[in-house]
Amino acid sequence: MQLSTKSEYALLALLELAGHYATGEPLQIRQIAADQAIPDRYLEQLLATLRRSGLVRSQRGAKGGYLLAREPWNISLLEVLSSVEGLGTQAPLPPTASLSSLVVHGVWREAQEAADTVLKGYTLQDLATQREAKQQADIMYYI
Amino acid sequence: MQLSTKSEYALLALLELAGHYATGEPLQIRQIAADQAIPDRYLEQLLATLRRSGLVRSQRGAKGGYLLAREPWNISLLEVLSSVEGLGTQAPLPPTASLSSLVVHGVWREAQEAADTVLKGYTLQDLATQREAKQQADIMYYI
DNA sequence: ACGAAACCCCGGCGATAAACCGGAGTATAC
DNA sequence: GTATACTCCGGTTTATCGCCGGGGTTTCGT
Repeated sequence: MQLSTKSEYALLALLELAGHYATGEPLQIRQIAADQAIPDRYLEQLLATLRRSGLVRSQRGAKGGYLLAREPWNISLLEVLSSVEGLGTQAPLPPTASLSSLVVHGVWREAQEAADTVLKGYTLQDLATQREAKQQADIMYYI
Repeated sequence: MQLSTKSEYALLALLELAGHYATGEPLQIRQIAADQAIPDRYLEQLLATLRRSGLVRSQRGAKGGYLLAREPWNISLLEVLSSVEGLGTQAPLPPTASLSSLVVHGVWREAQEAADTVLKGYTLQDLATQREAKQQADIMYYI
């Protein structure tokens, strides 16, 4: 149960877009990739997934790039991870499942929902704010 | 973020052992595998892992098999999953990580801990009790 | 109109892990 | 002392992750 680099990349990219949201200008894949040290051809795939999920919009052609589809405070981390990890396929677990299986899955579901609740409580805006706060702290203690 | 069959098998096997705990007699791999519909050669590996983690004891030779190493109410689900998924390797994330990365990992950690808290709160005994309750309910509504 | 800039789609590749199977040992009960 | 059952080691298959390259298409700027 580890944060996949896939998810991390997606979050970092969206965080970058969130920081740029006020300008209304699109950000290019290359730029995001360079800033966050993400392989650009891989990031392209991730952004395509996020676009299909309706989290970002793309603008084609010269001067194009990517934009958040909604305000940063209206995009929860749960949405991002669900999109990129493909949680659309919630296996409905067959009715042939044993009693034990049902109990085990029930508990797992509960744990999952606890994690989801935390992730649902954070938005991209929150992350951007946290990052800024951390940076201030770093400057304070700078030697 | 799905329950791996690996983890499910481990939990099912231990649940079976928990149900048999009162007798003090060991259960054989074959029997557990048959009861819970688990490939026996695969279950063998999982039980070996659980033994190395100190969750079960094995008794070799004829009339041998596996036993819980502790009482069912003293084994939390978190312990089981940690053992089988190998969470000993918590990547300490390099100090070269960007500010954004740190923030992202922090939130992820928080979500993870929420899930862990739930799993820590359940013991094998609890699952066995739940299963029994479900069975009673099934009998009630039996047509 | 044209060309450069950017996204878009598709397929493949290497590495890793999951899930599983087989064989040859080795300890223990009877 | 032999059958029983665990134990160790390794191999196979399948799938996913992380990543890259080749071509195509849309759009802006001039």
